[in-house]
Amino acid sequence: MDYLLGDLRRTHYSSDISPEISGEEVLLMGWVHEIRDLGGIIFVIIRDRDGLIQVTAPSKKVDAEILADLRALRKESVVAIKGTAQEAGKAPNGVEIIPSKVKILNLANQPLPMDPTEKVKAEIDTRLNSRFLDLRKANVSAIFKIKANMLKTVRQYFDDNDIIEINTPKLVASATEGGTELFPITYFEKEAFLGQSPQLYKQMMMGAGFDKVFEIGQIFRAEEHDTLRHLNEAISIDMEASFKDDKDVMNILDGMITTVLQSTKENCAKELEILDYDLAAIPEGPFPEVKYDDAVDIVNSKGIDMEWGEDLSREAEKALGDTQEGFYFLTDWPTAIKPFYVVPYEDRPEISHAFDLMYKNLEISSGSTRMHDYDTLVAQMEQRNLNPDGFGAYLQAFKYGMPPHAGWGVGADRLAMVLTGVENIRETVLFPRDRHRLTP
RNA sequence: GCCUUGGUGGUGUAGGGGCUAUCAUGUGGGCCUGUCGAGCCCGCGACUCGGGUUCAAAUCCCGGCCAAGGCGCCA
Repeated sequence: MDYLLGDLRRTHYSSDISPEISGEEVLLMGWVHEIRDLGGIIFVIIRDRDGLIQVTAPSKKVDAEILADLRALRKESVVAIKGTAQEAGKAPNGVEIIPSKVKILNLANQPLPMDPTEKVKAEIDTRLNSRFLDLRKANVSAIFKIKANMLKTVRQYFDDNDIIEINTPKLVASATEGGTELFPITYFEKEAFLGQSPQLYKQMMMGAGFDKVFEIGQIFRAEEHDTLRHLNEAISIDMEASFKDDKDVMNILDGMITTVLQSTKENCAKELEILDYDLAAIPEGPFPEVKYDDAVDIVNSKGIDMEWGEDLSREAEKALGDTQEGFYFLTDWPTAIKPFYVVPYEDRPEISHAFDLMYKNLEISSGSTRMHDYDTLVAQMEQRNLNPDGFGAYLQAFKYGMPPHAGWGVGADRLAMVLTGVENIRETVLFPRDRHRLTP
């Protein structure tokens, strides 16, 4: 076995091969997608990151040795094929490669654990067990090309708006933020946890005078949920800005989502077509606002019981989502069901300057104006039975000059669901972590 | 965690007390010079585990494990 490539280097991706380069010598590297041996002529379809290209070997034009090499191939083996591009009306895309050299770089075992050509569908569990093979499919890799473009666009948008990227720790000491369950871990002689959110760190960065920051990173939630829209490890796009309120950061979020929608349509037309998904049907911003008070009325008018002060049940989310075209803000939430750091309305303290961004019935983001006054913040913690002693390092930042600020966090994997039209969040994560799956 | 449904070749399925367990795809071999879900011929390959009922269980019953969908949980 020869482990080295030697002089072999790819000259073209499949997408670079067109009738215009007819006559040129090319070197392809990729996977054997299909082999169709008709006896006197062999067709081998090679797949790379960009797509498919046909290698055609007619027995009259190609050496017997090459024909033998091609017959030795197995599906999904990795090969390097040198040859000449040739315009051919009968070939897919009007062009094919006449091979002059075939080198097997790695032979795939048979049978395969699933079929990457999708002649036979596989269930999500089978697919995730062999995710590396599943990801070879164009309609799966398209999701991650769209997601990559999404993250690139988000970073560009933040940069254009003078928002600084930060990185905060995911190994944390505090289990006292309340709300979600945390994953405990051993940290030398201490107990520690995996971070559920960069929230407290983002706010400390406001105290540090960074004005506008964002972070894209993993968050961990130890909830035993088992749905199409929850994972125990997810990517959060978090933003926090000083000298701004909820309405200001809603505008930033609205702008970000709209920019991402536009960018996806512009840069990922091929992927959207592979997914057969019409992103143009989703309205861009500015997104409408629905006040919580009104949402309760809407839900009740659909015949679903909901008391003022409750969070929306799944049924309520669906009923409300059915009344909306696409994205919308749900605003003015009851203070009691929002975190300790939100700012209540002065004239009506039972509701607060907190919002969610919804896409139909799916929560994409939540945010708020944050309480920056130390004494009030501590009082709000105590109202929720949280012990301020557990928040020492965080609270310190509020004692020595914390500016008014606001921010939000977006579930990146959920946003990717909207951009790709998939209904299971596992589809938007390379190697998802859910209640039952910790591998691969 | 709860509810519902399910677990049959590598993959996806049909069958639902008794014949050699169906079909597709795959895979191994053969034929074939324009395939593009190639075609044709031959072969290969399976009843989730444990217990029970029965002359007889893939099939019915009980339990476990696993999965899919729904709900709950989710500052």
